[in-house]
Amino acid sequence: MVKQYDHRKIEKKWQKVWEIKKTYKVLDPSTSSGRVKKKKFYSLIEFPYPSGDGLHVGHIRSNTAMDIISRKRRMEGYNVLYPIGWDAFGLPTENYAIKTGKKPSVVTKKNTDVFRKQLKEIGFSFDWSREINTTDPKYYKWTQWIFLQLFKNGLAYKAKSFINWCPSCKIGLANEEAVGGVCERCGNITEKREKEQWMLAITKYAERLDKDLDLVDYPERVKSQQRNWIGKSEGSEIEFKIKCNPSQTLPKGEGEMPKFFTTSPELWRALQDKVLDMRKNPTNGEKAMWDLLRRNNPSLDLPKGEVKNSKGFHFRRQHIIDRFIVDFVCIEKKLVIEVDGDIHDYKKLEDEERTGVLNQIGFEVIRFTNEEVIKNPKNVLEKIILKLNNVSSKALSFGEGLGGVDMEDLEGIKVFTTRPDTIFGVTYVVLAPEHDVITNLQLQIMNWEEVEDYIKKVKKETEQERTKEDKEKTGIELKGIKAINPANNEEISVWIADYVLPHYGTGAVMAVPQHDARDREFSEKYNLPIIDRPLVDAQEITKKVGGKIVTKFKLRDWVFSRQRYWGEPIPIINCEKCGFVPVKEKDLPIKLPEVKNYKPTDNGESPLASISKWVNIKCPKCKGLAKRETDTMPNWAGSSWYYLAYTTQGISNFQFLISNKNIKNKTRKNIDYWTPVDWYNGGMEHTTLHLLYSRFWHKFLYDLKLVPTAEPYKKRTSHGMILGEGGVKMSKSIGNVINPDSIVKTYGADTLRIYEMFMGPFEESVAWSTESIIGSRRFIEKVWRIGEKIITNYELRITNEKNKIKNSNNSFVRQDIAAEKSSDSQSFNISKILHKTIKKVSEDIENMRFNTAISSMMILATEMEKEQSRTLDLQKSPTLNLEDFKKFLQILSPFAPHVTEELYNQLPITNYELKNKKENNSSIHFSKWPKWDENLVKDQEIKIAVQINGKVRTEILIQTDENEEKVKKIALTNEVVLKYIQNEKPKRIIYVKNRVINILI
RNA sequence: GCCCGAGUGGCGGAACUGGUAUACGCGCACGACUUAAAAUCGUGUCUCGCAAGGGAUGUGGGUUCGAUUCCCACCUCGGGCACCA
Repeated sequence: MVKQYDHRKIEKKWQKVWEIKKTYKVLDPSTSSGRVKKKKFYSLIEFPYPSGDGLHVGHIRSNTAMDIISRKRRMEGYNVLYPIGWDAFGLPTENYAIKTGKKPSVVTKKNTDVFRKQLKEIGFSFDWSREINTTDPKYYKWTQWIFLQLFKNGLAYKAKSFINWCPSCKIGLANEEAVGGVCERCGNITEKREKEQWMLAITKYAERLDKDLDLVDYPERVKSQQRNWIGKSEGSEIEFKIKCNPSQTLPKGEGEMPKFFTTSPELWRALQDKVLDMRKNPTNGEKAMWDLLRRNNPSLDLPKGEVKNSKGFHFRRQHIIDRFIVDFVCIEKKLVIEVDGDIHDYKKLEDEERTGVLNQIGFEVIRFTNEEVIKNPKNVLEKIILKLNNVSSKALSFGEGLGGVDMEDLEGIKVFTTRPDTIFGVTYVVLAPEHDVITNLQLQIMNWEEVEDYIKKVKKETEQERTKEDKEKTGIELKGIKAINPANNEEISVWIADYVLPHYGTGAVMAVPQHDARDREFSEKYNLPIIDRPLVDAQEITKKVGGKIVTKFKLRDWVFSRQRYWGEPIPIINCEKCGFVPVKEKDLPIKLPEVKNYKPTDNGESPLASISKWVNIKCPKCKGLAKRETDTMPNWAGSSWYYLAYTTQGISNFQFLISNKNIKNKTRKNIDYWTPVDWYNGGMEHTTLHLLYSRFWHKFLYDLKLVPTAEPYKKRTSHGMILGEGGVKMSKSIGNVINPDSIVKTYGADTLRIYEMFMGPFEESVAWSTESIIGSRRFIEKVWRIGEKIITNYELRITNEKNKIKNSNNSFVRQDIAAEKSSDSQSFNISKILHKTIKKVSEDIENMRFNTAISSMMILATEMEKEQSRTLDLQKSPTLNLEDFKKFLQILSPFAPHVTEELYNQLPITNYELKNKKENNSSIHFSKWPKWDENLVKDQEIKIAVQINGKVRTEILIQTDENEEKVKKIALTNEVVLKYIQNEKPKRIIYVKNRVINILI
């Protein structure tokens, strides 16, 4: 009787052997043993985050796929690196630490131990000697080192940026924790909080990240997603000059020119900052006066009859006149109001001089003290109104006598457009509310209060609210400001609106409602003109209006700070004197200090900030008091270079990046040998972030001449997700998570591997079905039965023969096998199927069509067993020969490494070959990948379909590549065909070689 | 809204470059072996029809001798981007 297939015994046995023999350890190209002339192959999977939930069946799917490819490559003679490690910094561990107080490092150790054990039980051919862990200080030393290089090259900087803030948990959240603007932990709505954050200038690499996609073999959808994310667009930057429109600033009928250009452009620019500052910080008196002037518009507040001018007066505060900044001014009436504090008492002379100058150029000045304004506002107001009504002097005309500002000297509004050809259809210009120009034009904007309120309102909104779907566009016109269309010198209005984003392009848009849906929507809402003008040539017009062709990107710089504990500390020291000082390289790694509480502080700082012993440090430059940076890196950091760490791990703990001096050292040899990764499989969810980030870091390292290629990954493929039964997502809350351990226990790792590869197309999502696993198990059992029968049959025959001939020496065995190998027409059919299968499996693996590869091997196994059962008589020579079966095992071995290894080692033919070839590795996984024989793949005779009028009616047997006339003859003499065509003559006959013949009647 | 991908039996899915639709597996039914069960093996399994034959690849058109495959319109599902000028 044949032995039962015992997956537990077999899998345990071989896993142990592989581990002891270090079967999958790669050859180090920098050592003598590595200097074999083997081509390298570097296959990579995304290293897992060791969560407390253990290995997911989804991990197994992608790991198995790359394991199959790696094993095939080894059999094809490559030196294969298939490494594994842990992307172990991450939020779940940290949140667990916050909850339980357990050390993240301890939790991580526990989790990785579980993962490691689970992975080993599935029989992946990882080189475990190269295992890495991003939380290992030996590892993150180099993550920090790369950060320092980025800093030193101006690619890391600190800037104000918005973080997601949960007001209920009082902590900052990562974007992925605040999806949809909702806190992942408590469900509350998050706010945006402005905070200084470390940023990486990935945008400086935007062009190359886009362009170099041409160099790599990624699926089209991955490339287009990356391109979409980078968002390159070419267009024109065109300046619209600003002009102030007098007609809107003056009361109707007076028709006077504007009076607010009361200084020279040079002085205006020089004093502008001071003006803004003063407005922000008014004295009490100034504030009271401003309230008085604004809320109590003199013309409206007093009883009727006492005010002659019913139109009211427009006051400005902190206005520049000549070289002075006056507190308040009504330009129409040339009345200056000054509010003095005590400080001015000893400055009387100065003030008198100032009043003198103002008087000279036609302004009247009245003064009040702070006290007066605050205590007796009514009195003050009455005085002002009296003055206003009595002042008779006419205001100055445009710039008269003052070296007035020609607005052409002012900076215009630069817009970015991809459609300069529509420029004649521009009816207004829109700025983002955050645009700089607005504050610079504050003095010229007539409705500043309204504008300011609007800007505040917009800034309050979160990004989510602002860009929410179906949000109605809002905006406000900047009154008193006009823009000039450089194409036709038309005067158009200037608006600010929330639909214009500050961080894209120039933050300003020329609106063409005729051609752009958004502009149209906005125009309709605010009754702005929509005009249809002919298009013009884009290149030409850009030149004509003095614009330039520019390239813009959607990509934004990478926010690299987290106010968290469980990440790499950012190796920067903040010194009051010297600014940001990098930690000295010899002081790396900056280890994560022990901390009592892992929770971020109430004001949103990382828990590291509370360890004053750790934070306070001497400045490496000036030796003065300084503080460490307490932000940590995001978990994308460690994964941005891990594929490089694998190439040198176990060789010199990644000393590779240290400097060019070591260019010839061992580690450089390894990097140069292994880089780039030949084949990287991962999930679509990492297409835009991880993949882009690591490409960015790699390019940076390439620029430092530390890696040999511009791109890290030659080829990228992606796997589909495994869904729960019924096609829903697997999740703990639904309770449909499959534990791989129990599957391995019940069915075996080989079965699980085959099942996961067979369940559906690799790149598509598939639903798990525990019920269906049995099919894969049956297939393996079938292979086992065939193998056992072959082996026992062979042993029995030898025993029989021995007894007969009493000849027990080896020469017999050799003859016997030779006879079987050269074999025998009987198994010709099997050989044909075998070689077709070898071809199909070889090709399918390359295309990741594992499901069809397995289905073809299932067919082969069924045929082999059938053939075998035909000749059960042990006296006869078996028709299924050992050589064919061995080849079958070989092509199956990447899929089911344990059972094939076991059978292979039991095959008598294997032992024989090993003795002759003196190979020292008896593993099937280092045997030679079988080649298919084209002659056997090609059929001599084939069946083709015969169609009458396009419908299949019968089939005929023809010789392969038979000439057309002969095929027609065969078809036309076929019984069924004759029945259909009767005596008619076919109108037309179409023959497709070796496929089909279609007879039209 | 825009860009990708997909829609085939009870279920997961095959089908090369336009050439016999439903391979392979699960499930189900019947049969063989067995005292019996399990396992295994065999047969059947899109649909209507006794049959001859007809109809089916999301829906409706089109191109073609011939369409799951190509084109047009629409519906549904999945993924990505999203006021990006």
